[in-house]
Amino acid sequence: MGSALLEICRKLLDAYGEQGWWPVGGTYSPSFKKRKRTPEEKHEICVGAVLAQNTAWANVEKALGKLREAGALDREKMEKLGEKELAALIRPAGYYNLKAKKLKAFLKYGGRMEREALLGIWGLGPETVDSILLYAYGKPIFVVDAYTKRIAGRMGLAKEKKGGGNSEKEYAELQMIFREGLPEDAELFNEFHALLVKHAKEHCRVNPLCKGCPLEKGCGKRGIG
DNA sequence: TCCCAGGGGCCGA
DNA sequence: TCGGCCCATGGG
Repeated sequence: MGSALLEICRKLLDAYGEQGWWPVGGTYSPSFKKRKRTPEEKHEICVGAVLAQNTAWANVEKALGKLREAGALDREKMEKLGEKELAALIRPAGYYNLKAKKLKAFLKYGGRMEREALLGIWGLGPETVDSILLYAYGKPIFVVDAYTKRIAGRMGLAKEKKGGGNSEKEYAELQMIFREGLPEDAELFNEFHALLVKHAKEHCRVNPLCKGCPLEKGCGKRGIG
């Protein structure tokens, strides 16, 4: 087989087109994944990855907008802000007190952008770290999120677990499935993950909309029309 | 009104 | 190790 995963990726690409992740400055651009990010872009992606924790992206955009207005999307300016001020700016993203603390912890970190080290920062879990490594630094690491888990479960790629089950083990298992089933290619990982997010929003929702689903064939889930 | 969103830390069993 | 709770705003 030409990799079942590649086949899924191709179907999603045919259905939805290139996603142009990661959105920077509020815009999506297909060329983004092909070039190096500027330091400013990297910082914005790191901040966005933290703000996006269990939060709708539209709310993250609002918070990023407020940071931008305040000139606080600049790393040094953000470092000078007090935690309370930072929290006030990111309020639309929800969990703002927690996230302000997490951003402060990240800003304090002066080490290298390596997975194990980043995981040691308080407030950064596997998904946030992997998003940073893939989308900001272009490293070939597959990002596993709630959508990936849902789709993989329904497609029979992995066991579907209920609950918010956020165990490191489950994350690693799922990540391994993608790593072993795909060529190690950051551009591919970028696009595939973004397509999974798109697909989860369009069709593979909590209450699935299976009518017109590009992955209907081969999916074990039977949802509503 | 209720559900859900591009998680992660913490705590008790 | 796991299950469950907490954090919070905003759109559908």
